[in-house]
Amino acid sequence: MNAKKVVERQTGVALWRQIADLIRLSISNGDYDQTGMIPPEIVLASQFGVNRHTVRSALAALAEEGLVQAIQGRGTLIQRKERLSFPISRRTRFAQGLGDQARETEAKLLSQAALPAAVEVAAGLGIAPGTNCIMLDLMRSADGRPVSCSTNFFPADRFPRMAEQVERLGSITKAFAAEGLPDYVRVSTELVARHADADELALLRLSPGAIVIEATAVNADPDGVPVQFARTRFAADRVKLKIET
Amino acid sequence: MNAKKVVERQTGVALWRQIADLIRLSISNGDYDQTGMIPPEIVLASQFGVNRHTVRSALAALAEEGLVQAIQGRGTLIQRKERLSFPISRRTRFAQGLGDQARETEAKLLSQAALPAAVEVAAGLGIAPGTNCIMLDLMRSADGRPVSCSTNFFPADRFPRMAEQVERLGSITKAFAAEGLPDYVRVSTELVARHADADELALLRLSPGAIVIEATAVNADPDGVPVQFARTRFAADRVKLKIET
DNA sequence: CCGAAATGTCTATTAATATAGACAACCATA
DNA sequence: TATGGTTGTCTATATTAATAGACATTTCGG
Repeated sequence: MNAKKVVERQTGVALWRQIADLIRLSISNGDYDQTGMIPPEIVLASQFGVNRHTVRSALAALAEEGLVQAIQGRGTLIQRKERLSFPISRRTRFAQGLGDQARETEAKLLSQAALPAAVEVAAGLGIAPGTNCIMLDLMRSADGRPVSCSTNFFPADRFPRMAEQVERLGSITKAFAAEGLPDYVRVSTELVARHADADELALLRLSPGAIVIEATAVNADPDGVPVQFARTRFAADRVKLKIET
Repeated sequence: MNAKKVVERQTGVALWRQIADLIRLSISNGDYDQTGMIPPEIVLASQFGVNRHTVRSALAALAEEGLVQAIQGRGTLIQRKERLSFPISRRTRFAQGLGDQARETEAKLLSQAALPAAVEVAAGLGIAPGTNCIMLDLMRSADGRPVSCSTNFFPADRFPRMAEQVERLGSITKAFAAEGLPDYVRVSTELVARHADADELALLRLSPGAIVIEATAVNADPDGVPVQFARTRFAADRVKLKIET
C-alpha cells in the first residue's frame, strides 16, 4: 500500500529535486485530491526513505513555484494543479482529426474487465453508477511506435462482445461496426497536459519528465446515446492535434 | 562564435550532469563531426564557465555510457551517436518516419536527368528497358545534418514534372500529391550495408571507412502500379532502421 | 484547556559537488 | 628528439546537499 517511491542517489540530480518532481506529479495526478493537502513531511520522508529536512527542501521548491503552501500546525495545502492548457474551439472536430490517425494505427488490447461504472464513467455514459461496463485498456501504435494508451468503457448490456471484437479487429471503430453501430460521433472532449507517470513512461517508452496529453471523451451513436467513455493518454511529443475552428 | 553554453546553479541538478547532457546533445547534433572528437577539456571548461574538473566529471559520465572514450595525450573521441530511428513499413515516408526525432527535415535536389531505364530500374518499375524515366538525386537532412542521399526513378510519361515539384516542395510525398497521387505504399524494400564510396563520404560528410546502408525500394500507387524506384544510402552511424512486417 | 499532530527553526555532522593549482603521462609532429 | 597540447592524478579548500536530533510554534479536536 505505502509503495515506496524511488529516488536515486549520486545521479547528479539532488534528492530534493527528484522528490519535488515526484510530488508535483502526484499533485497533477490527483493523488491528493481527497484532502487537498500534501501528506505530512514525516510521512513523505518515510515513503521516500529520506530525512525530513530533505522533504522540506522539496516542498520549499514547490512552494516557491506557488504550487503548495505550508501552514504551521495544519499541513501543506495544494494551491493549484499544474496543467498545460490546450486551446480548443467550440466546434471541435476532434473525432475526425484523431479518427484519421486511429485508422492508421494499430490498437493492441492490453487488458479487459467487466466492472460496475464509477461515478465519472457513469456520468459520461449517462447511466446509473454501478451499472455493468466493459473496460478495455488499449495501446495504439503507428508504424510500430507507441502513440497512446487508453482506458475505454462501454455499456455492457449494449456491447457485451466489445473485448473480443476489438481484439479480433484491432480497432474500436471496426468493433462498433461489427456490433451493429456503423457510425458514431464525439459529443465531448476534454484535454489536459501533464507529466507522464511511471506506467505511461514504460508503456509509451518515454523518457522521464515527458509530457502526455490526456483526452477524456464521450462518443455517442447518431441518436445521441453515449456508447463510449474513453480516457486516452497521448505521448505529447508524438502527436500533433489539429484544432479546426 | 564561442557561444557560451548556459548551465544553472542551485537548481538541484549538478553542473556536471547538466554539462554531460549538453555535450550528449551536441554529439547527436553533429557539432563535432568534423573532428570526431570532443573539444579539449580546458576549452569546454571555458565555454561552460566552470572548472576543468567539473567538465571531467561530465565526460566521465559520458564515457560510462560508452558515448565517448578519452585517450591520454590525444583527446576525447566520440564512440557512437544516438541514432535517428527510421521506420520502414508499407507507409514509409522520410519526414513522417522521423517524426519528432528531428525538428526540421529537408530534401534537397542535387541533380536531375531524363534517361532510358536501365534493366534493374525497368524491372522495379514494371516497364520495358529503355523507357524514358525521370531521375532525381536527393540529399535528405534532419536538423541540418545529412542523413541520406538517394537516387530516384519515376516513369516519365506519368510524372513528367516530378523534378520541378520536388524542388519546389522539398518532399517526394508532397510532389506526388501535387501530381495527383495523394497516397502511395511501399511494395518492396531491400537492404544492404557496405562501405561508403568517395561521393557518399563527401555528400554525407562521413569519415573514411564509414558504413552506409543502402535501401532499394519500390513504391506503388493504391492500384499497385509502381511509381517510384529508389536507392537510398543512409549514413549508418546516424540512423536506426526499424523494419515492420 | 490540554494534548496530539503538524510545520518552523536551530545546531551539528557527514557526504557529495565544485573550485584551484600543480605536475605526471602520453601523443603527435616539426 | 624536443616541444606543445592533451588527458590523468594528486592535494587542498569551499560550498552545497543530506542526515540527525532537539525543541519551539501553531492548529485542531476532545
